[in-house]
Amino acid sequence: MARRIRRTSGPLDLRAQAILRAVIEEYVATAAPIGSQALVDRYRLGVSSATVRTILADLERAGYLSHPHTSAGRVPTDSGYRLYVETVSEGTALPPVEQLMIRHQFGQVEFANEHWFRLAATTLASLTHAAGLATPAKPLAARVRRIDLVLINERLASLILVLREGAIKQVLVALEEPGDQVALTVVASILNDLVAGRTAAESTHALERLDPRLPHADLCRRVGERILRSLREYDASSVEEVFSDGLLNVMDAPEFTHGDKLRGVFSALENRAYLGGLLEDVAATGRVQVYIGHENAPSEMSDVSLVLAPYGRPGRAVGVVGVLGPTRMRYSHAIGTVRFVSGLMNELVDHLYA
Amino acid sequence: MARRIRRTSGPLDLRAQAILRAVIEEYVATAAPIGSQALVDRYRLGVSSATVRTILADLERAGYLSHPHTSAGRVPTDSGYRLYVETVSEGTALPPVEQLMIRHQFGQVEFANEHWFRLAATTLASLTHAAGLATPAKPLAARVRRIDLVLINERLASLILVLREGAIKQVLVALEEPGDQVALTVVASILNDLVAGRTAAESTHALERLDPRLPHADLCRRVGERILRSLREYDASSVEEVFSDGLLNVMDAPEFTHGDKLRGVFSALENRAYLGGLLEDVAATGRVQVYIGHENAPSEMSDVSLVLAPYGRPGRAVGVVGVLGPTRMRYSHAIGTVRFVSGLMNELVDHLYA
DNA sequence: GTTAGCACTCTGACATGGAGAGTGCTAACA
DNA sequence: TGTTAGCACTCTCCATGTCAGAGTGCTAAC
Repeated sequence: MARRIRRTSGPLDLRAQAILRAVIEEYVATAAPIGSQALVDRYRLGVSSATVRTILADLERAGYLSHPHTSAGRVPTDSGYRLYVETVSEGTALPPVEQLMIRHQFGQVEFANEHWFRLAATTLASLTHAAGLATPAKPLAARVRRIDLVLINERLASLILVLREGAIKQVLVALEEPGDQVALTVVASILNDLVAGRTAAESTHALERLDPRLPHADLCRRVGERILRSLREYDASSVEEVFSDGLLNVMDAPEFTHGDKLRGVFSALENRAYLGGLLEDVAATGRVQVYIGHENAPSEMSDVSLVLAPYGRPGRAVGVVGVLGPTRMRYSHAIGTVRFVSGLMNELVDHLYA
Repeated sequence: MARRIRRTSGPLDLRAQAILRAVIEEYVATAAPIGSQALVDRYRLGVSSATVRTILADLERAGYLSHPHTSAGRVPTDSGYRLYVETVSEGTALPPVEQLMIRHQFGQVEFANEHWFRLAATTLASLTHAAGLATPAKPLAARVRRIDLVLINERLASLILVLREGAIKQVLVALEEPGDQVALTVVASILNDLVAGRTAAESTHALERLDPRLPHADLCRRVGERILRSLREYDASSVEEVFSDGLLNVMDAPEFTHGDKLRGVFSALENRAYLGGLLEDVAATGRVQVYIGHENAPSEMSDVSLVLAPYGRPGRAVGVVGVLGPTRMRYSHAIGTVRFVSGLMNELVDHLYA
C-alpha cells in the first residue's frame, strides 16, 4: 500500500498548522475559497502545490477545512477557526497610538456610566468593523445607596432608587390618596434608614417589622414592597440591557448581503435568553471567550462569532464587552481589541468603587 | 383626430380614481406589477381590459403610475400613493376587539413612561407589520421638579434631576475634595430652592446671585452650573431618544431582501438630524402625517414611508409615535393604527399632568 | 366612448457550451 | 518515504440562444 491511513484528528505537525493558518488568513482577507496554487504563490511554503494538496486533504479529513464543491478551494470550518483561535488566544495588541486615542475619547465623554457603555460599543465596532456590544456592570445582589420619592402630581409619585454603583432605577407609584411632598419626604427618610446599604434579602426582614405607629406607616409599607420588588427583578435579570453599535458593519460582509441570514443574526441578537446565558458564562470565566459559528446554540447564529470579555469586580459587579461578526473574522485583532477595551472598562469601574 | 390630447394632471374622474385605488391595493397586497387583465378579473370594473389600458396610460402620463418595462404591469409612483393617502386620510379604525386588547396591554405594563414608549413601538410594529417608532414626550423647556445629590464614593457624586413630567436625568459629578453625604444634602436643599419649578433660563439669574456666604457655596455653584448645562442640552436636543421595534418586519418585505437597500434604511434611521426635524414638523401640525418615499429628503429613504402622529400637550410637551415601512404599505391601516396609539398615549400623558 | 384583435416587446426560465480553477490520483523521482 | 509533475475529471461561472407568457399600444369596428 502506497499510503498509510492517516489520523483523522490529533495534533497536527507544524507544517499543517502553518498551512491552516495561511488558509484562514487568506480566507478572512478575501472571503473566497483558497486553492493549493494560490497558497504556494502567496506564502513562502517551500513545497509544491501538489504537496499542499495532500496536506489540505489531511486537514479536511481532520475536519478543519471544507470544500464547497469538487473544484473549489478550501474554506475553514468552525473547528478550523477554533484551532486557530487557540493558537492566538492572546490576540494582537492594539498599536499604542490607537490605545492613546481611545483613552482620550473616554476622557472626553460625559462622566456617566451610560455614555461609557455606548462609547465602548462604538469603539469596538469601529476598530473591528463588526458589531460592538457592551452591557452595564451588574452587581450580583444590588444594594441601595439611597431612595427618593418625588411627587409628580396629586395621585402619582416617582420612586427613585440609587444603587451603590451609581445606577438609578425609576418607577412610578400611584398614590391611594392625594399626596404631598412633605409626607413623601418623611416616608423616604424612614425607608432610607431601612434599606440603605442593604440587598433585597437583607431589607425584607426589617421592612416586615416596620413599626405600624410610624407616620404614614401604610404608605411606607407599600413603597417598601415596591422597592423590594424592583430590587428582586433587577437581581433576577441576567442582562439588564445590551448596548450595541455598528450592526451595519455586519451587513457589509459579503456573506450577509443576501437578506435572510442577516435576519437570523438580528433576531438572534434579540434573543435575550441566549445572550444572557452567554454573558453569565463569560463573566464567570474572567477572560476573553470566543464563540464560533455553530458553537452558538441558536441555529440562526451559526454564521457569526462572538468575542466577549468580562470587566468589573469579580464577585461584586461584572459586565461584558465584545464584538459580534461573521465567523470569517479577524480573530486575533478582535481578541486584542476586546481585551484592551475590557481593561479600560475595568479602570473606569475602579473609579466608581475607589 | 380620433382622440383629444389629454390633460397631464388635474382632477381625475371617479373611474380613474377607482382604478388607481385598485392598482395600489393590488400592488400593496402582492408586490407584483398589475396588468389590465388582472384588474378586470379581480375587480368589478364593468369595462374591458382595453379600456382599462387607456386609463392606465392616462394615469401613467399624469405621473401616478409607472412602468418597470414595456410589457410589465403598472406600479404606483410616490405621487400615486400620495393621491391615495389623501383619499383615506382618516384611515381605517382598528376593530374594537383589538382596541380593547391593546388598552389591556397598556394597563398591564409597569407604570412608567419608558415602558409605555417601548410598548407603543412594539404594538405599532406588530399591528402594522412594519417598524414601530416612539419618542418620549419632550417639554419645550424642561422644568426641574427636584434635584438630588447622592455620594457614590469619596470623589464622586451622582446628580439626579427629576423633571416635571417625571423623566429623570443622571450625571456624575467629580468632587474636588472628599465629600460627605451631609454636605451634599445641604447643597441639594439650597439648589432645590433655586431651581425647582424653573426652566434653565429662569434659574440662571438666581444662580448667579447665589450668596457666597452660604455653606458650601462653591460646590453649590459648580453643581448649579452642571444642572443648567444638563437642562440646556436637554432643551436643545430635538429628539432625545427614538424607541423602535420590529425593524425585522421591514426586512421581510420582498423589496428589501437584497441587502443594500436595507442598509440604507437602517443607516437613515440613525440619521438623527433628519428624523429630529421630521418629528418637530409632526409635533407642530398636530395630526397624522405621511411621508412617502422620495418625499423623504435622505436618498436612502426613498423606498420607505413614514406614518407619524404627535401626542402629548401642544405647547407644553409633545412626543411622536409612528411606523416606518416600505412605500408599498397598507397606508389606510397604518394611519388608523397610528392614530389610535397616539390617542392612547395622549390619555397616558394626561394621567401625568392630571 | 368602448371594445376586440393583433403585432410587438420585454422578462424570466431553461438549456447549451466553453473557459477557468482546482481537485485527486498516479507514476516517477530524490 | 516524502515530494513532485502530469493528467483526467469535476464543478462553477458566464455568455448565448430559445421560448413561453404577460402585458402593452394601436387600429378599426361597434
